[in-house]
Amino acid sequence: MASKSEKTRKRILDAAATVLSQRGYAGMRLGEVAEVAGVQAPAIYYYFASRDELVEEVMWSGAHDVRIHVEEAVAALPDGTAPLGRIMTAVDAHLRYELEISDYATASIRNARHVPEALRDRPAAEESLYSHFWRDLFEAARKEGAIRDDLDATTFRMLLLGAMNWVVEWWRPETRSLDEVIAVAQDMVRRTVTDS
Amino acid sequence: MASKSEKTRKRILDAAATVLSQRGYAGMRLGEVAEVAGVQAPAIYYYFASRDELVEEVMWSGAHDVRIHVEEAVAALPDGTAPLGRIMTAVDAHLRYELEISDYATASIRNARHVPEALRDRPAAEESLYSHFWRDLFEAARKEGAIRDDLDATTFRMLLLGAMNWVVEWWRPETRSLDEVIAVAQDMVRRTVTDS
DNA sequence: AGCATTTTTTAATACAGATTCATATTCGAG
DNA sequence: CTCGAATATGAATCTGTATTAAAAAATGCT
Repeated sequence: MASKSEKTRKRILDAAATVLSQRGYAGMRLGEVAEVAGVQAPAIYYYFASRDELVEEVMWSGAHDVRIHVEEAVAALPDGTAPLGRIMTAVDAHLRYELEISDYATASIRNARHVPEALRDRPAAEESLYSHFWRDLFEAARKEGAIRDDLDATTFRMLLLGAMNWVVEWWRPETRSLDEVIAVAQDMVRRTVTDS
Repeated sequence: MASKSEKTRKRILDAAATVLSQRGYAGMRLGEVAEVAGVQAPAIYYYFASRDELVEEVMWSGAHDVRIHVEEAVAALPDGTAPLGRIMTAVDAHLRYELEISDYATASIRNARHVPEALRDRPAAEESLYSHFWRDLFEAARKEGAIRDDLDATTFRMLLLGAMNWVVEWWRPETRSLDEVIAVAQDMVRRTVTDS
């Protein structure tokens, strides 16, 4: 299965994710992608119909993979884990995935609004699923009384996702550990969401 | 003073801020900037030496103007305003400026990491001043005991700035009022920062 | 009004980068 | 080991866009 061909395709996709996250949609040059992938630019066209199709696949994977990673992390929790604990795990998984694992996440986060309309549909559908997942997490918590009644949970959820998405813009591992960042984010959630 | 020439220059700069915030650094076309400004593309060169100089000025203004706006809002508070109240005002001013007033802020926030190195110095200096301002706000609060001792205030401050910067990506006035968003953000700060 | 200066435009230049094509190379089944 | 299909390349094309140059138009001063 991991034929040579498939590996090359993957190298190109990875390279595109890296370049896209660094340069942005319009700044991504196929020449640079090819160089990073160790291939000549026209080779890209053997695997992708166009530059835009390549971008779309990166964006989709970015959204898809974070979602799967976070959903699995939460699903792996023991039955009966408190809803607040599930949110904490989701925070942890989201930050780890975005910062340690994948350029795809960064690429899709940074470029969601800059990419032409035509490319947005498939990635947007994934983002929507992810958004629903978080909503469900919060709604479950509210049902169990783990979230105070007077919190605008939707707005808070958006602020939280924003805070997490932005971490990639400032976090440097040499300054503070990822664990610390995660701990502060979780603390922020716990205190904002619960009473007293 | 507001000579015709100065007004045209301002129109071009405003147009560049708008286009830059929507399309990103590499995606900003001088043709589109000119169209939005109501001028022919080469006219831009009468006011700016190059595309990059135009971008740099937008980025610098973005960083500068938010800073001035927020600093003035805080400075306008009555003497003896509690340090936490000063932070609340800063949150309010930052969000209002970014969302109601200016494309410059959005342009500079979104593009800080995509712009070529050569353009980063001046805008980065402004951002650094702004960052210091927030640090001072938090340090003053801590000195007065308004911030619990076991909070990693620096990390929290970065998360907060991120949450606020990201609002522009999801907030739509028809869904919820800006006042609500501000209230939730302030609430989040108050609860995270103080003990119980 | 008439003239010098500032501002703006239209037409030309130059170049970078996506895409195509014809050709070469590599791969895997028999 | 060899042949047809899959994969990759170099050279050529074509388009879009920043930038320059030269000319025209507007402005404001006397």
